[in-house]
Amino acid sequence: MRVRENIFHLSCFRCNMCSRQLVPGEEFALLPEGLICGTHIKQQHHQQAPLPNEPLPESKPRSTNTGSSGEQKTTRVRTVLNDRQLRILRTCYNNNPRPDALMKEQMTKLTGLSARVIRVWFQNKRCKDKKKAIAAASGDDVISSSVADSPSEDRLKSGMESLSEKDFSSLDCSQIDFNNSSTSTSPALSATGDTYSMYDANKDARSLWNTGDFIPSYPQDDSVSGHLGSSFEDNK
Amino acid sequence: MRVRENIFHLSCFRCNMCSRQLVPGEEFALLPEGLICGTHIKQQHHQQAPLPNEPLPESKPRSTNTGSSGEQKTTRVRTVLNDRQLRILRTCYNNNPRPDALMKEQMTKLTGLSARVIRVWFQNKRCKDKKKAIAAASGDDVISSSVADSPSEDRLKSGMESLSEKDFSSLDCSQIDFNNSSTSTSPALSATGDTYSMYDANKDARSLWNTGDFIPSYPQDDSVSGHLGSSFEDNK
DNA sequence: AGCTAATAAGAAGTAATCAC
DNA sequence: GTGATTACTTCTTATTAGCT
Repeated sequence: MRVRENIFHLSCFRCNMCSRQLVPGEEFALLPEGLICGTHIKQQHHQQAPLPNEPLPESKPRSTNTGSSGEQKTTRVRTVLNDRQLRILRTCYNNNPRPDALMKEQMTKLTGLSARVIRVWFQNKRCKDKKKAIAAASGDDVISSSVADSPSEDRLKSGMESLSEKDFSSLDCSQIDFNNSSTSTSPALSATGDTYSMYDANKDARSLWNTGDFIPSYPQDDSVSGHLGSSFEDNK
Repeated sequence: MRVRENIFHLSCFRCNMCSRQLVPGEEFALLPEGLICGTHIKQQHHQQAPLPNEPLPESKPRSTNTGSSGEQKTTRVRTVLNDRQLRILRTCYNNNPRPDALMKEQMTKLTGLSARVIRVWFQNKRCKDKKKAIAAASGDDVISSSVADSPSEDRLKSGMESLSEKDFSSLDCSQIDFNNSSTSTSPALSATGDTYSMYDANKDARSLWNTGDFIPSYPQDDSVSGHLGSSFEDNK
């Protein structure tokens, strides 16, 4: 795991407070003293500087905390998508830029990303493509033809109704290259061991989840346990 | 069953107090401790100290609610239909906008939706179509005849899936024509079934949910039981 | 600095409900 | 059942902010 210029063994990538191993998508901070996980960030803050926030279970965003001293740090968690996840998303997008909920759910399992991340990615991607298409159309005619089919016509493309890595690899998308080349017929979506987090109503403390492993190679048998996970974030 | 981003097995979708299984359209709340049905919501409230936030009591002065006083919970459960379900419904509708009970029952099985959802969908669809026809008639004559379809329908054009299409074909809907008609017996992880979403009264409350397994089912039979809802998107 | 993930505001579409 | 309304989901678009 790399954090800026620092590189950690996966097994060393742990919270300094609780020794829990940190997983991708999770919130953490890198301090001079070491890493700390999301749940301990606030404590840390309290010790170092009284944080004025924490009061609003309201979750209703900023705006309101005007005069008060501390701008709550609203640290935005930015998910970093790895190559495999990106490849999956792109392939699905090419197939159907507007997947329905069922599709998204499957992508969730396949990528280990949260529904939220999936949705946002598709939104951004659509928007980006549209902009690109428009720019291309106005600026250049030659290109436009090839790009033109994206914004509106995409919707007509058929979507994959089910995803599994096996099925996925069967798509005629040359981009896809799962290095495991699973020839097994195993249904890849077991989703056992998913652990989801929850929030309790009383605090806006970010809860963390274990996202399972970050192993670059993905399991080729159906024991996907631990493969799940997601970066998921508190609501508003 | 989906509750915001939480997904439940149908069999797990029960009141925490009385263990009664909840059904779509029913009032309930999702608290950190779990689900509770409408009849226990109030008790819960009384016991449970004033919730820190409880912003929505005023949300809907629904007035005459079911017998009891309270209400304010008005959590409306909105089913999110997936592409396949929509396609089935539309096809049947095109064939016969006023299906009889028998027909509806078949659709129930086929889509995994409840009879109520089917009925409501047809009602809304008829109404919508009528409005559209009127609008079209007054505005433009030429287009009116061939239009009939909403623009949003593009979204439905997704293809490939294979859940009991054979059952579907057993319906005497001559018009049915799945343009994909993928005859492949590929495992479709279809997980159709009812998909419900809803709001919990306490917006911040999020509960834990087990998603349990999502074992890809091979939809050969019409046994929809055990299939879980899809549609899941996260909160905003 | 560029790319892009995340947030948010507003609009559109529609499932569910209400009133009849 | 119809028609009107409400409530919820998802979309588009613009903006903010985190990594490399």
